[in-house]
Amino acid sequence: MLDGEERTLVDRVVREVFALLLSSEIPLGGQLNEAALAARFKVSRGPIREAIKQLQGRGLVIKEPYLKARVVSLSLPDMIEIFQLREAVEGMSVRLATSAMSDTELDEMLDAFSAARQAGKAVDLDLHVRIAEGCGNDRIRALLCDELYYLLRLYRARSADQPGRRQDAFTEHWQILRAMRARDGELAESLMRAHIGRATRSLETLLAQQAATTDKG
Amino acid sequence: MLDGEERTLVDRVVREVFALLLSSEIPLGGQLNEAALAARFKVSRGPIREAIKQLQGRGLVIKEPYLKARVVSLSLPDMIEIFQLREAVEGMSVRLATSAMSDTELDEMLDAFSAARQAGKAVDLDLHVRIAEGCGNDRIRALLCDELYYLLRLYRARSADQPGRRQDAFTEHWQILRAMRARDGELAESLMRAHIGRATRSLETLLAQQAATTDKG
DNA sequence: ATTCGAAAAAGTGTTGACACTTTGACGGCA
DNA sequence: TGCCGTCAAAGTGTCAACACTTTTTCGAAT
Repeated sequence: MLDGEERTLVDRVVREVFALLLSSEIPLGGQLNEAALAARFKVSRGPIREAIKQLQGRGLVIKEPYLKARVVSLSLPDMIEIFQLREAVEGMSVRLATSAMSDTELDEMLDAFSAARQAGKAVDLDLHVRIAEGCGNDRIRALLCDELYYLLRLYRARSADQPGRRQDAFTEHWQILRAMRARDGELAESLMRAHIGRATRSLETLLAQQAATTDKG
Repeated sequence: MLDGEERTLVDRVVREVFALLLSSEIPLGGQLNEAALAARFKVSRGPIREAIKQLQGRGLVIKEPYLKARVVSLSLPDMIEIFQLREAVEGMSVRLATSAMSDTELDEMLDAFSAARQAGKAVDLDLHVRIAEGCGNDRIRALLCDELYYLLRLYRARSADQPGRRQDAFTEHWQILRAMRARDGELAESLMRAHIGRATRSLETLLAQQAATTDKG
């Protein structure tokens, strides 16, 4: 995510297009016009095309031959699919991390978590990222950090988060960290799955409400 | 995978390059030279580059700026990572499929499985594909069918499969199908995880042996 | 007024040439 | 002989022009 890492135009374009999505300048479900993006970023269409392919690989963009690329819609059903996948993968991620991370790393994570809790800062995604980075399985890390968390950030940028969940989430995260520190991978996995499962059910409730409202209106 | 679906050169190149990998014409860990591939397939470098980006997205190719793209090595540690991910994702896949698939679909799958068993045909990957396609979660389906199973096919094309596992695998698959038919998603998930977990441990044993041999030699 | 079809406009797919980076070979120097 | 800087060769990154597909526009026939 650091600018210094960008050795090529494609990388820059990927970051800038993602910023456009985050800022809602290109809406969810909106279209990506290669020529327009090329003009905007002062590059030719080649890098734009490769950047779109890359975003397509990350699941942020959907595209068919000769048709304009569309930004993923991130509808409630989409998010439920993503959360079901997260439940499975993050469960494994935390199980592996429980074995793979050193005492020092775990303590650092606990400290950072406590500090953030004091400061009242949201720490959710940071924590999940750290666990994924510590799980020792690079495919799982890439899937979570390079794909799913991008989608999550995009979703959160659009939808106000539930108010009541914040305190619960702190407790649930704390329990997960405790299980990791106790080197109980089984427990850590089931706590993580429950944690994400609760969020999934919250989305499903929202979907049911939305469906009911739409039916009436 | 059908030729008729290929409306663009990039799609054709992706298929042909993957065939080169399957046939060992390009070895695992080997390099992909854009110009050479362009000459071979009689296209310019543009489509080649996009195809490589796509293969990169599927995890078959690793690339850094200005360095040649390398085919993934699929070493034993790589495969273990892939199997750990599969264990988590396919567990969820079969759990969801157990709810989502109709009686008719399940029966068809059982019939096809029995027929293959009679004919003594290997059915492993087919079955996993069907389950993924029936799970109703398109992100999970894409992850399994468009990414992980490609890697698996590539791996199997190189390494002779274990002789004793075949009969065991039939039994394990049969149990999974029975659990699905009984609409017991929990059971189906844990059976699938055990099924893949066994394969993972078999890889880990192989790795340990390999390490021991290397140390001596 | 409506519908159908042809032609123009817009947009994506592909190409070959040029620019930049990396790599390896060559020669000078200690 | 061994090390370092320089330069040529190979390869990737980028660009602008051209080809093909899709969409829209517009007019004619019913």
